[in-house]
Parts: sequence; structure tokens; C-alpha cells
Amino acid sequence: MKIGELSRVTGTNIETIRYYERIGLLPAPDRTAANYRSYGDAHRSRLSFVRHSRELGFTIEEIRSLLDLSDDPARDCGEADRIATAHLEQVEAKIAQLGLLRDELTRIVGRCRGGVAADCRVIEALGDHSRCGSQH
Amino acid sequence: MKIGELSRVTGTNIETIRYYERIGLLPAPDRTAANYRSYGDAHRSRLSFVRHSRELGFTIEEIRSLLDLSDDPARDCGEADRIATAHLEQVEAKIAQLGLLRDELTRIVGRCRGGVAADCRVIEALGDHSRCGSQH
DNA sequence: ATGCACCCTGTAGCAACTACAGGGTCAAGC
DNA sequence: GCTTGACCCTGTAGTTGCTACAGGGTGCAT
Repeated sequence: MKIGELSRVTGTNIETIRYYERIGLLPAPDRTAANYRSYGDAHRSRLSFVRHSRELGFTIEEIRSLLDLSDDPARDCGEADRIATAHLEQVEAKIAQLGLLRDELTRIVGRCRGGVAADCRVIEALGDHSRCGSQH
Repeated sequence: MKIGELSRVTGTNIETIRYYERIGLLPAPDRTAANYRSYGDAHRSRLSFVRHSRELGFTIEEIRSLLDLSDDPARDCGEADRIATAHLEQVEAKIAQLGLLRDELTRIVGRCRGGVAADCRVIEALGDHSRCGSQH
């Protein structure tokens, strides 16, 4: 299949597919006589792997490591688990951090009583960290 | 005060301060005879406002709008409240999305039973979106 | 006078794309 | 047989919010 179809079946921007090839995440496919990229099923499933991992928030470098692992079926699987576990911990940390942020934003918004900016509690609160309940 | 001191009192990287000046978020300060930037208290509090807002996740453009508001004390405060409320909604959406991600990562990790990559459940799960419980 | 901390400008790099500009290819319809 | 339009190509530059130099100047103490 050509790049447009691969783009449609994987829900990936065409430019992004070429970008992944450029950075070596996807192997360069064969070309047609007209120099068009020609993809097979292996490309499709590799790209799906990449997209799914990206949606889960893995970085390109993490995905590279995971792909290296899956390219070498004899290697130890524990590494994949370590990468995923570390990533899960990061996600949990991010959730906790955003929770604090939400609390503070909640404290800040809704204080507006329709006055002018000079009396604005929102602007005041943004300028003054000292009243924050938490460190961020 | 010179840029190094402003950097210390606000906890901002020197390069970042110059960057904010370049993009017009901070006004260009006076210069000493030796062409060193010389800041006053107004700069300090404006930079604190910017840093606090960035820590709360506001974008540079949102901060620019908030600063425009606070620079013009006669303007309607409702705009500041709208920006902050919209941002709060984004933070809440992000928390919800990360929650789904965490659930899925939790489902994926810890399945490793010490085998080889060919049998790796983690790698398998990453390649196969169809088993995900949620859309992401 | 020489070492060191500090300051300056300008440019390039990071992640992970996205968006052109400026061209080539191919099948369908007139 | 010629045009139209959808598709493809390469290469480069833009995005966000910084950060990191390179290559130089300044100010003060020893």
C-alpha cells in the first residue's frame, strides 16, 4: 500500500510517517517505479505499535527500546516491563501534580465579582505565590 | 539589581529571563554604563507573576493576555476569570485522560513472567490497541 | 596583572511533530 | 491527447518554552 492508505488505516499523519522513517523508527520501505513508498503488513503493524505507544505517552526513545526488544525475540522481556513500569510511575506522578494544580486553580477562579482588573482577585492570586496551599 | 540577582530571587534561569524579554513578556530594563540589565521591583513582581502562572500551566500567550489585563486596571476582570476557568477545565480534562492512561498501563505492566521478548505480554499489549478498555 | 565571577549577543539545540514550497506521477474524463 | 485533480516526492522551516553554548566584555579582589 502507498503512504496515503497507511496513513488512513493507522490514523497517522503522512508527514509523521515520513518523520518516523527519517529518525529510524520505521524501516525505509521499498519504492515503486515512480519512487512512491510501498508498505506491507509488517510496516502497518509496526506503525500501529508506535502510535499506540505514543498515545500511551511513551517517548520516541522508549518506543525505540521497546521495538529493539520485539525485534529480537530471544531477549529478556523484563526490560519491557521495566520501561512500562517506570512510565506508569511517571503518569501517576503527573496525575498527582495536576491534582494539586487543579486545587489551586479552583481556589483562584470564580472569585471574580465583575469588577475591574485593578481589583481582580484572579490576577492578584497569580502574582502572589505565598498564599498557595502547596508547593508546585 | 542585575540579572543574576533577579534570577536568584525569582528562581528563574538567567537565559529564561532574557528569553522573556526577547518575546516581549518582560519589558526591556534600563542598562548600566557597562550595558548590564538593571531591574527594579516592578520587574521582579512581573516576573514572579509570569513564573507562578507558568507553574500553574498557563501558556505564554495566556500569560500575555493576563498581563495585558493587569497593565490596564480599568479593564473588565471577567476576561481573567474566563482564561483561568478555561485553563482549569483543560487541567481537569488532562487529569481524566491520564487516569484512563494509568488504568491501561496498569493493565499492561506486571504481566511479565520473566520469559523472552517473543512471549512478552507487555510488547503484545502495546501492539494491540483492540484490547484497550477505553479510547485514547 | 591576573584570576574569577559575572554580564553581553547571537545562534543552535531539544521533543515530536506539522506545514509549507516546489516539484513529479497517474488515472479519468473531455 | 490534453487537462484536471488526487496523490506522491524532497527539503526546509516553523511550533512551544525554554536551555546551552561560543566568543567576547566588565568589575573587583589579591
